[in-house]
Amino acid sequence: MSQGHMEVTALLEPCGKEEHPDCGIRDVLTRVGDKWSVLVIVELASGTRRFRELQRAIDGISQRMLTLTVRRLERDGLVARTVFPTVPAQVTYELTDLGSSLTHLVKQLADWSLAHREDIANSRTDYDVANPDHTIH
Amino acid sequence: MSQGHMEVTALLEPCGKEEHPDCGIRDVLTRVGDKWSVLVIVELASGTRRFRELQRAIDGISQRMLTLTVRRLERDGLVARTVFPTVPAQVTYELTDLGSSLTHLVKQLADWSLAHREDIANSRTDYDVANPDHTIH
DNA sequence: CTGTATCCACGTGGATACTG
DNA sequence: CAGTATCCACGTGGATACAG
Repeated sequence: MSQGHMEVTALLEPCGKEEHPDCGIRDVLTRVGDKWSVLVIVELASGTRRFRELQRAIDGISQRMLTLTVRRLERDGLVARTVFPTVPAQVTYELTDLGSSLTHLVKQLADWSLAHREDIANSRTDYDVANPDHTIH
Repeated sequence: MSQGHMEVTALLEPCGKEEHPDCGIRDVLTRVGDKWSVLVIVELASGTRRFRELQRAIDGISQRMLTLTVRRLERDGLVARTVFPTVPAQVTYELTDLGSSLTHLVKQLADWSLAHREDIANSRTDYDVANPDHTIH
């Protein structure tokens, strides 16, 4: 049993059952799935960035949400935060090795999203036409 | 421009700027990142399942959330829903080709989560020790 | 069995103002 | 520049009851 599908098939079992209410997958996926994390990760994949650089690069993100997002990524060990005690303060962010290894997968997901967003959009339109009064988002 | 990183680097640009408030990546990622979708997808990766089978396989999911989750996956074209008008009603769910193509990436993400959950847990512990009174989840 | 309908608690995320 | 502190609106998700 080297790589392949063994891990995943073996993965649902401990996930679903009562002794393992949370197997760790959801932690990662909710982090990746939150509103801004992926955009931060992809931006940092291009190199080290300062706080304001990140905010300028990621349109629409508020100061508060950028702070929260990078803090969570830092806590998970995906991003390294470096403070230079200058005046005014200067802080840089960069991906850790762990973060970089995730970046590769995130990029694949992003590429998939890009490749299939038309399919998804069409499917949604069809569904909405067939089910005029649904309440799903 | 065959594959590689071109798509991704070209992907942040239309995402961040005002003319493209949403480039479609977030749609997919929030779907993958929501609480139950991945567990449903991975379960369906093993084959067709009925509603109750899914609920039994995924411990802790409520009837309502299972309904919402499979409906959203159906609307996105990732899951096909088939109704047999028997009494009582019988409904089966299976991955579409689109869903299967995503499954592969989801499994990689799940494997990554499994492989690195110790690292992440340790990183969080370290962070929490270093920052005793933070409010981040 | 396969849902729908209601109600509700909670967390996420946005806007704004203020600070070192 | 790089945050922190409030306040608040909204959506998600859980519990429960009911229905086809």
